[in-house]
This record gives sequence, C-alpha cells and structure tokens, in this order.
Amino acid sequence: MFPSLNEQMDLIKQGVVDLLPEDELIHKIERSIKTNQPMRIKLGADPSRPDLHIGHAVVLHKMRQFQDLGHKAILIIGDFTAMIGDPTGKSKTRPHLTIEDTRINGQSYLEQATIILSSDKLEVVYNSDWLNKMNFMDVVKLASKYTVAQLLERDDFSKRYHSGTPISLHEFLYPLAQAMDSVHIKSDVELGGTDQKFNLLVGREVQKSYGEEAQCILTMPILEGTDGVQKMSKSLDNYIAITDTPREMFGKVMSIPDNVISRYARYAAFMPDAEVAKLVSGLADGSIHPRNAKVDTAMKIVAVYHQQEAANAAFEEFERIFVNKDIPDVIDEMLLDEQTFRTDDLLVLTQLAPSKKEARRLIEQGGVTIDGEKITDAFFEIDVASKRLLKVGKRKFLYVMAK
RNA sequence: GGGCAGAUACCGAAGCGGUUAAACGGGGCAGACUGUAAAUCUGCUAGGUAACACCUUACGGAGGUUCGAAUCCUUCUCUGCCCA
Repeated sequence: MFPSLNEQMDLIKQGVVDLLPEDELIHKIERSIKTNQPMRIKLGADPSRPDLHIGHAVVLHKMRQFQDLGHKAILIIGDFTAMIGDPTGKSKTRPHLTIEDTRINGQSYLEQATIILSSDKLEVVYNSDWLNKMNFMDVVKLASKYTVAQLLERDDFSKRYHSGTPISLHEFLYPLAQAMDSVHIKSDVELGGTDQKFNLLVGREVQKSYGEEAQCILTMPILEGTDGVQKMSKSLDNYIAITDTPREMFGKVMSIPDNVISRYARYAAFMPDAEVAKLVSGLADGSIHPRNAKVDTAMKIVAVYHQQEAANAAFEEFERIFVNKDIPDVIDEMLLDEQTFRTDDLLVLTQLAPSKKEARRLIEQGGVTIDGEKITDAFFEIDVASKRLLKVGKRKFLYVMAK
C-alpha cells in the first residue's frame, strides 16, 4: 500500500530546509509501512487572513506529496488563535474575529487550499474545539512546561527583546497553544515555513511532556515576494494570490527580479530539484536567457492554478502589451453620464487615479494617453460621445463612453 | 512604587520657535532605456481649487504660552530602559 522507505524519503526531502530528526522520521515511516497505518501530518492554517498566496502553496504542496504517499493530512484551522488576534502585526487595527468570521474564513481557506491539496485523506479540524475548553489551571500547567529562556531562544523574540520592542505576554502563549494542537491530534510530522521552526520544535517538547510521542518537524523555505527580497505577504503587497487571474499572475511573475527566478521555479512552479539545478547553471553560464526562464516559470505557475490554455493566453497577452506595446484583448468598459470630461476629473471618476492631485501628476509625467495620444494638459476636455481608450501608466486600460 | 528616555508622513529616521507639506533612506508611482512589470538612470510622492498662486488638513490626544509651535509649558494615553 505504501511506497518503499527510500521512495518516500526521496520525495519528502525535495526542497526541504529542515527535517528533524531524520532518524525518527525513518522510524515512523518504517512502522507505517509495517503496520499499514498512515502517518498523521499536521499543518496549521491561520484563518485571520483567508487570502492565500503562492507562498503558502510551498508548504501546501509538500503536504500534497505526503497525501500522494498515502499519509493522512490534518489541516488545523487556527480559529482560536485568530479570535485573539495576532499582536505582532504592524496593523493597529487588530480585528477580533468572531467565531462566525473564523468559520467563514476557514471555509474560504479550505476552498483555496484544496486547489493544491487532495480532498481525500484530508481531515479538517478547528483548534477552538479543544483550546476553548482549557481552563486557567490547564493553561498554567501548560505554561509551566516551558521557560522564559527557552522562549527567548526564538530569534524573533530575542531580537525584539534586545531592541526594546514590546512583546506581549500572550505572544509567549502562542507557541504553546500551537503545541497543544500537536498533542491533541497526535501528529507524527508537522509542516511549516522556516519561520515556524521554533514553534514546531516546541510542539515536540510539549508532546513529550504530555506523554505522547514527539512529532518530527519539516520546514520549507519562505518564498520571497515579487520584490525578490522580503517574504511574500499581503501587507507588503508583494504577493501573488492563488485567486489572481491568469493575466495578473503571469505579469506579477514577470516582475520578479532575475535573481529569484530559480526559487520561483523551485517553490512556486514546483520544478523538481534536478531540473532546477539545470536552470541555475544555465542562467549562470548565460545559456538560458533570464527572460525566457521567467516566461517558462510564469506559465508553469499559472498552469498550477488555471488551465494550460489560460497560461498560454496570458503569455500571448503579455507579449502583445509589453513587447509589442499593443493593447489587451479584454478591456473593461465604463459608461458615463456626461459627454465631455476634463482629463483630471475623468481619471478620478474612473478610479484610475485616487485623487485629482495624483491625476495631474500622472498627466504631467506623461503617463496618460487617450486613443494612444499623450495628454499633456490636465484640463484637456475629453469627448466621450464615442468610445475612447484611456491608458494610465503601463498597464491600466479602460474604455470610456457616454451612456 | 520611583527615576530616565521616547511617540514625526506608507515604513525607518532628521528637525528642537518663523524661509517646514516637513531633510535623508526605503517603499510606491511615472518616464527613459531594456531582455520583462529584471537591472540601471531621471522625476514625482497630503487634499482641494480653470491652477506655477491660494486655501484646508498634518508631526500620539487635549489644553496653554506666543504675532507665530512638530519645536516651549501643563495634562492625558501608549512604549522602552534602569532601580525597587
């Protein structure tokens, strides 16, 4: 029923950063084969932000590989922790989500995650089911399992501590809550990004002190955002959403800096290690053109979330707009109440510019054209009796016409 | 409980009575170039107004001093450090 140990380890180790401890995992796999029981693979999901991006997909894809090997995927929707709200976020508005919110978000998360995960061999649980039932004494007991010095080992905590940035006490409880999840679901392996390494390891310790077998931990790299430097995140606006249209997705991949192409190929397009090695050397010795590598990667990524045809179409459109300076084949159209508009007013009205000042700046900088002609005067009256093509910057197109 | 230091635009960080819509860096946007929405270079980066000038907001909150405050005073809120 299960593939051989070597076969499993080969696949599991693809693209992994940490796999700790490896000998324990081997032991677990051997036992799984012998007893014909799947391992229980844990992945925590944060439902406070239900929008998944392709950075999340890195670890989801690893989970999928475990499923393909016949193991049991357990997705924990962290609705309990989401209700408390993550205090480390820079955003001051810390939305205290209600149970309903977390359920809705959890559902949305699940829908997006199953684009990559198989719905078979998938168990979805909510951690409020057990964390909510703990009373203060239970929490104190849990907290007694860990020391402040141990918590301060976490890079994030120690940096903040030494730089004088506040750390709220309940942040210390987060890793412990997450560890309780491992105890509760009896996980054999927990997956996460490298930034989760500490939390995953706490899970091991806490499982042991509750008399359970410790989980192995497996971390995957954190994918850089489209800026190529910082980790992909919605708040930095350097993300490619799983739900992005093929066109957006393709364009965003094309905007990544050249030096992260191979990482995208590896972790977003799921290119096997051997092929990635070829790509890296090809880029290094100049036999592979960066642009072509990027096109190839972008197509593969689009194809993961959409059809292959959509990927082809996205590529063709990209060529048309940015290489041939042509216009897209699908452009939104807006019907307007008046016949003529001053250019600055029109940009604000159509939301192509957020304010009139900004609209004027765009015009002054030569970023606005109507039917291909550059507008230089913000007070130029545009006649929209017939359909006109408005272009702002390099990639905002809109047809405007009077009703 | 006591002492000290802070809170500046999207972020970091200058300014410490007037020429400050606020230096500088990052980010973002636009233009040029290109192999792409890479890299590089240049410009812009509070809002309003038929407009190169004026008006309105803006330096944690609220008051006050002053012709005039982000800059001085009082008080409140929040944060860090040190001592107990």
